[in-house]
Amino acid sequence: MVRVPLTISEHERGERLGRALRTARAGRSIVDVATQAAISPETLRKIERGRIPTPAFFTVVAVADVLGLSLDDLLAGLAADDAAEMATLGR
Amino acid sequence: MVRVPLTISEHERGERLGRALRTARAGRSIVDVATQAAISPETLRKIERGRIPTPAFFTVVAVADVLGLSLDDLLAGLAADDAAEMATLGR
DNA sequence: ACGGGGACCGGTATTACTATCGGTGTCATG
DNA sequence: CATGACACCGATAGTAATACCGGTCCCCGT
Repeated sequence: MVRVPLTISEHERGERLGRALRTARAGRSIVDVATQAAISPETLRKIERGRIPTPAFFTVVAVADVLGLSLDDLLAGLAADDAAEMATLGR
Repeated sequence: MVRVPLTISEHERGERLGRALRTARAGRSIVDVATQAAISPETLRKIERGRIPTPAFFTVVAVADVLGLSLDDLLAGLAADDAAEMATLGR
């Protein structure tokens, strides 16, 4: 196998990313945000739903920019969620 | 065409990203950094050389993390380079 | 009841990313 | 001169991302 399939934890990481973006989108529609980010609404929807676990770098950058998100903050939030899940499961 | 090929400007953007990462790598070897980032050395080399213009989000995140780079700063630098190139070419 | 906006899904098509392999070149050091 | 570290490249193979299509569902306003 040349390119290894994505692992389960990578899928979960993608889901956390998607949830964070969806939360930040708040009231706006997918079509609205996707159009501003110059990507397809389908792609944004799939990212938010975790069906694209490892989107392209500049795709995430464009969406975060439209939503006014700091990438560093976004990642810090993901790590925090990760730790919280670990703690919950480990208890 | 269902998935549009990458444009020239997207390639150039990838090259700027690669140059920034290579500069930040400074003295360390590709193998060293790639191993720490849990990616293939070939992949890191291709990213730095701009032969992978739109790498996966978490791939860039992992490399930036190993190099101690802030993603926000990294992107700000890319935008600045972009503006500088525009100004140079436009003169 | 009808229509529209918003979200979701599966299928399909095309391109891109990622990893491995074998080979080349350079440079420093023994 | 040999050896090793470092970087680069092309080819190959396999998986993933992206976009477009048609269809479905729910909810709200008229």
